[in-house]
Amino acid sequence: MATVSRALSGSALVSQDTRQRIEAAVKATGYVVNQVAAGLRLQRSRQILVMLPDIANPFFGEVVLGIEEEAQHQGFGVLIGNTGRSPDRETALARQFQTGAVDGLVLLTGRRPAQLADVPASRMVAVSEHIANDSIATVSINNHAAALEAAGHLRGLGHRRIAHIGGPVGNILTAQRFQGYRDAQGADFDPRLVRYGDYSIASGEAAMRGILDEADRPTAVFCSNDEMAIGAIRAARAFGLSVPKDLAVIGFDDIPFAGAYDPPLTTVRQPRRQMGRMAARILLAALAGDEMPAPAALPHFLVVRQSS
Amino acid sequence: MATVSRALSGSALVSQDTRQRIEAAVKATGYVVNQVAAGLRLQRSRQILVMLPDIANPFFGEVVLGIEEEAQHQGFGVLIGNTGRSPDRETALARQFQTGAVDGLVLLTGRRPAQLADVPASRMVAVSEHIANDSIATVSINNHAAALEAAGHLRGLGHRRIAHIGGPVGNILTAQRFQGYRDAQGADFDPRLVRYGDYSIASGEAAMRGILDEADRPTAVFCSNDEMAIGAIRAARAFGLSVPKDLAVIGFDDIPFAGAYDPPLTTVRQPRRQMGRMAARILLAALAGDEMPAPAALPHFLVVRQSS
DNA sequence: GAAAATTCTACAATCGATTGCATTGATCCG
DNA sequence: CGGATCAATGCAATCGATTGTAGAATTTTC
Repeated sequence: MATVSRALSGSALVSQDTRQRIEAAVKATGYVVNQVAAGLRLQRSRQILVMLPDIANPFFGEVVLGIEEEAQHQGFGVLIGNTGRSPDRETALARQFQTGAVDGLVLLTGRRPAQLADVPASRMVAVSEHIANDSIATVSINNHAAALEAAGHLRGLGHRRIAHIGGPVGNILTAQRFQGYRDAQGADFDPRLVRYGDYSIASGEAAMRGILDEADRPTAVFCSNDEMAIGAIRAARAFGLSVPKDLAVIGFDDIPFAGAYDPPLTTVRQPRRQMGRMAARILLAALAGDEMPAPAALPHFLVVRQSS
Repeated sequence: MATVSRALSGSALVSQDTRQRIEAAVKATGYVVNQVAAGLRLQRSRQILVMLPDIANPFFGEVVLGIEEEAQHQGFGVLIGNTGRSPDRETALARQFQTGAVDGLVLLTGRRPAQLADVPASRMVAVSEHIANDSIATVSINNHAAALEAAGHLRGLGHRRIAHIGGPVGNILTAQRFQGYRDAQGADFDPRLVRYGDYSIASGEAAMRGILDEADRPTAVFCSNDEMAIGAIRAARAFGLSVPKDLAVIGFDDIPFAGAYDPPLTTVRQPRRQMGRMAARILLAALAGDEMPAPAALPHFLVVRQSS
């Protein structure tokens, strides 16, 4: 048993001859190492948990794709934990960690579950949303710069009254993107043109309706994600405005449907898949004990289509 | 140790007094059962693997949501295996099964991986696509009836020349939906109006272009999913046709964007989340040894919007 | 040719929970 | 009061792989 174990794990303490006999026997019998037993002995499971609000959202889906790709490559399994933004669910999922079922954690929720307060930050990595007051490594783009660029694109087209529909209030992403927009607007900034949604189409639609009710209508709107941008377009249409003639719209994320919408949506592309891969790479390196430098911001791209 | 184990698993062989003392101690120390150790002893991991082609696709995402919901409820973890339709990936994932990391398997890929040929069918369940020549339970809608209804809806609007864009050739879903369409068309069926795609927007667009090049153009098209329907609308527009005036379009699935598209897409809704929940319920029941009847087809709904 | 050094192989403890069976202690009955 | 009955608890084996270390086999050294 001992020699077989060593042979399979590539130890140097096995002779060539023995190693070959073992490999032949493994092939003949179809033996595979029982990961549960190995996990018990080694105190690790070779699985990571991805905690996210909503796996049906294509943004998260593609991040998971990247995570899974890299994890599978390194022989790790990926567990999905869907929180639906409910703390109870988070608690239930945190248990997976405490029971040893999981070695590491990828957080797409923007916060560390309370139950995991004493788990070292090196066993987690955050994606997209930085986690406040914590030393957890974050993989993301530079949201401030991206928002600055998005609003700047609209200004470059001559727009000055530019509205903004942000994500949930209090969220760090919301703040970063708002600040980029705010900085681009400078003296043209008008707080009456700012609304907040929850990243859904419906909330974007509602927010845009509110903005259009203002006395001095904007000529453009920068939305913090593509769904809300689509909602904004719908609201503008219902109001009798044409996009982009009467209202230019820019979104954020470049989800698969952004380019297929009518009109095709101008947006800021986040390298979602790459973000996932990078997150997995950092986490797995940290778990293996190889220290890895904190990640630099990943590049974003302004994708100009016909909604602006 | 033995008594604690029994107390925690709810055995009757523990007195009230002892049980309370144990519970107090558990609370005081924060002890949680190590699932890896329990898994080794019991030869099960309390985890299921969901094998799917593409987690970034919102259709699969929502099915996973349902699976995860039910699994979490029953204390099971959900592993994601993204195959990207590559057999190599399938093989790599099948290993998870053989190493004992996983108790059961949900297949959204439409086929059983070759490596898992000798695993009993009771440890798997298929969703959406029935698996040919296999006794694996399948959770799905009645695709033939749904397609019949979709094409019937177009016929009810007066259309007779109705095109069809199906999924990948050779796939069972493709065949079932084609047959429903075929049966609705009866004598009006024209094989020149049938094309196949790969469920992507681009493939729907290409297929529609091909159809529009035919001499005698159709007045309506039934697409085997919403993405291809959107592609078809794009192709029709590029061709100078207006939807639904010149061409009525109906999709399939009712993905979240279907209702937000312009025009809002008429489609057949699959109860994706419910399908996921049902699949998980059946699988977990089978794993627990409780026999459960083979599932009846889940209900679908024709959602009439403005593309038809 | 014997001792030392080197190379492999095998023993046995270990990870942490579960469970069949033996044991303890209490209760009951005649 | 002794033996039978029963509930509750504890002992110890078990799941399967890993690894420190002892020991066997082989080679090297003097």
